[in-house]
Amino acid sequence: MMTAMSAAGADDADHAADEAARRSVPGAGGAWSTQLNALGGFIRAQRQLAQLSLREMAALTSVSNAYLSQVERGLHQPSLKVLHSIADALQLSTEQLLAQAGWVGATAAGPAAPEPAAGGVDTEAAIRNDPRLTPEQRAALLGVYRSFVDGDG
Amino acid sequence: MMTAMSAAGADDADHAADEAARRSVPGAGGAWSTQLNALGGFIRAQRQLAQLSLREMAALTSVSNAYLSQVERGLHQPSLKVLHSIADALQLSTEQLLAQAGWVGATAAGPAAPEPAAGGVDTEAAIRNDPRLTPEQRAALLGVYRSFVDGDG
DNA sequence: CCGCGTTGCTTGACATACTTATCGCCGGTG
DNA sequence: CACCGGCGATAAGTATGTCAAGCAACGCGG
Repeated sequence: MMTAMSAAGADDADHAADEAARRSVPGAGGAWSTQLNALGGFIRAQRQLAQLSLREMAALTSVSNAYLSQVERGLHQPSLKVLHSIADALQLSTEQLLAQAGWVGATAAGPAAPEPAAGGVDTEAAIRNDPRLTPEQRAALLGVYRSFVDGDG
Repeated sequence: MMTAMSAAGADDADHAADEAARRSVPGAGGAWSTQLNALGGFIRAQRQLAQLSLREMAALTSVSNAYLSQVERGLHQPSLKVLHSIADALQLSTEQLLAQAGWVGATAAGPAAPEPAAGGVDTEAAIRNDPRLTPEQRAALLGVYRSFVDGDG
């Protein structure tokens, strides 16, 4: 039930828009989760744009209509699961939702010192010889790998 | 409970690798233990890369070391708040973490086609062929490795 | 007027994210 | 040796996300 099939009722969206306008969020004055309100508003707008009711979207996302309602009004911060389901149901990319929420757009880093070399046979050896890994990265990756094989035997 | 061998060394890393994962999600099941392991492994690798202890990172992220430990071992799914804090502390972009967790990149609307990373196939092949790794571990390790060579250039 | 079906929203119970306190282990110092 | 301080991992407790059920308002047909 993740795949969007749309074509729900094709009633009239004017109603939905109207209702939303009337109920609009109290917003003004509350300086606390602006981001949540933005996210919720965005989701609500997109949902109405897709002409979905809360219950329809609930069915599509496997999330209860009740919780969707709360999320749309900025009363709760949805988890990644839910966020992803919503994005899927609305045929948006998760990144769009996250950007709306203001949660993406941070730093980036990455020093590199690649060097030409040739491969190996064992995984450990391959990691050690990998030219694209910095010494630190090698150590880290090796640590993860060894943690795996250590538990395995 | 499980094979408790502890791990204390400052520059030694081991542990993880657990297949006992029971997730009772009502409505729809999930196969995300793999993604959680990948995310956790990635975070741990990055933390070790930055030469941070769990407690140091806890101070940096305002998240308890205990919870960080569990996240790194794939026992819990961190919320956006926490994820963002971690990304910030490790000087990564939140997108990288999300991509690592597999939560972005496969939407119904977009063309889901991540590059197959043409080029140094040596290490990747070695990981894929390693008989000592379980499929889940393979996926996690591959994720970490690719995050290194891909996001860092 | 009535019921019937729809909409969005609120409440109370449960599962999960997260914290504070503690454990076992190791390295250094007296 | 005992003691201290750091490390990662665990146990029990608190906060928060999430669900199932029920409510008030609107529109439609009798």
